[in-house]
Amino acid sequence: MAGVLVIEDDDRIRLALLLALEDEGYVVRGAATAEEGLRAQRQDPADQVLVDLMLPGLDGFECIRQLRRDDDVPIVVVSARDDTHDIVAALEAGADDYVVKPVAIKELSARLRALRRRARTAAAPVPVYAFGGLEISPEEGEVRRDGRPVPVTRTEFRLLCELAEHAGRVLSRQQLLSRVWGYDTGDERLVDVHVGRLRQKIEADPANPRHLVTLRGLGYKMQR
Amino acid sequence: MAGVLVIEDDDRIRLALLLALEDEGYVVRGAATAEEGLRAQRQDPADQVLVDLMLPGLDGFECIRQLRRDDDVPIVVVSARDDTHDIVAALEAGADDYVVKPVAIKELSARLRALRRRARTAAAPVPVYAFGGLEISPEEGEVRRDGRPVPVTRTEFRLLCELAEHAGRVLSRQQLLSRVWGYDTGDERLVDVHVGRLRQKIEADPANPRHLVTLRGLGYKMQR
DNA sequence: CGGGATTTGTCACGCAACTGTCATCCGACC
DNA sequence: GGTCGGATGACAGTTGCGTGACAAATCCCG
Repeated sequence: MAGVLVIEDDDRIRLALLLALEDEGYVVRGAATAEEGLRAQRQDPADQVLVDLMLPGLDGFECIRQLRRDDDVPIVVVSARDDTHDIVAALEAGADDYVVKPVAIKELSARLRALRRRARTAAAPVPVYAFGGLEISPEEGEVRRDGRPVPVTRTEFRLLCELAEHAGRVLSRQQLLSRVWGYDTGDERLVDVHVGRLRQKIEADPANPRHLVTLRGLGYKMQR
Repeated sequence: MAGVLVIEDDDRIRLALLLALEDEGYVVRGAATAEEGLRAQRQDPADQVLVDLMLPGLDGFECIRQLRRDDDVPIVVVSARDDTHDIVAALEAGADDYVVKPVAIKELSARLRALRRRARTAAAPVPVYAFGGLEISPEEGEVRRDGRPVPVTRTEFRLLCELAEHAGRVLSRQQLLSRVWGYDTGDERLVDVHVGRLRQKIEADPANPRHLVTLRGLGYKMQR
């Protein structure tokens, strides 16, 4: 199948979107819940996915994360909520774009086209960050030390990915709070605690970290 | 160059965007006209471009087309006009995203990040100041002598960065106090002490400094 | 739906490292 | 040789970081 999967619980809106997109020349399919959408995508992947944030059961954010876990499919959020925090959270979760309802179908269509163009040109191998015996694979959602999987929690993983993505650069506690947690403000000790926990898991000698190092007064960084 | 190029004619808005993005950890550069932006991008390409639609001379749409012709760089339109027709036209012209002013910087930053993830933009190289065997890398938070990391404290590091940034120029103790410490007034001896400590760490012969030199009665400067 | 396990965020404390001040010494310049 | 600006060593106060304990939130499983 080639086309668009629309995950939206409101029957009227879903139908309207499906019809309008069909009119624009897309092959379409709908799902009323995140679970249904995920199942559909697994069985017979669409080229692009539209997802609402407020879904019954599994919510939109989690839906995005799970879609992303299996797949690099372009995801556009279509939400009624026009709130920076939601937008940031959705994009962080893995969405590619976020539009606010009601949306002009021409705009939606143009955004889908732009995204498809971008996704096509960028078909690339799965990136795996490696630091000595430490491997971090954002796509797989896995961390390995000397080839052995290390169990890390979601927050730890996001933190690790953020650091790995900017390997060699200092990231301040503020930057980490903002990028990993989405906090504008908050207790910086929180970062310390998670870094500490991460070190217990990924460092040979957690008291003398070789990869996840502290720069006193500046922040943390991943060392190659 | 690595980072974000902002093409926007309104000085106030451009400056605000640049500062905010810098705050988010981006390396930034601005251009006031499409022509200037295109030239900048050709000479020294940024990883991502922000462009306003209403520009004097060459307009935003044409600017996007020309950027696209040379390059696959991710382009985000930041416009005051919230009009489906403009949005569609901009995306058709080759833009990847379109946000309406005023925009929350957090949202913009998240969109840039999402786009970068999608475009798999090459990781930005790390800028480094070099003075003979002495390297100072603000991004990495590291100082190296002959390739070996030298442990410096935060204050020392800031001081060194300030001097390195204005290499070859004298900086008075007052200027340093103000830029490094944020003091309007204070004991100038403080600077001496930190310079001394720094010399112990980065100079081969601290008593006869070659890079961090004193200009009696004037201040200090970094010597190439 | 319920209860146990896991994860997450907060807090307070202790240690180590850093900062700024001061007094003294030194060397350049007139 | 005198004077002035700069260097330096010592020290006490402060700051920043790591950590263990704990409570709240969330997940997971039947």
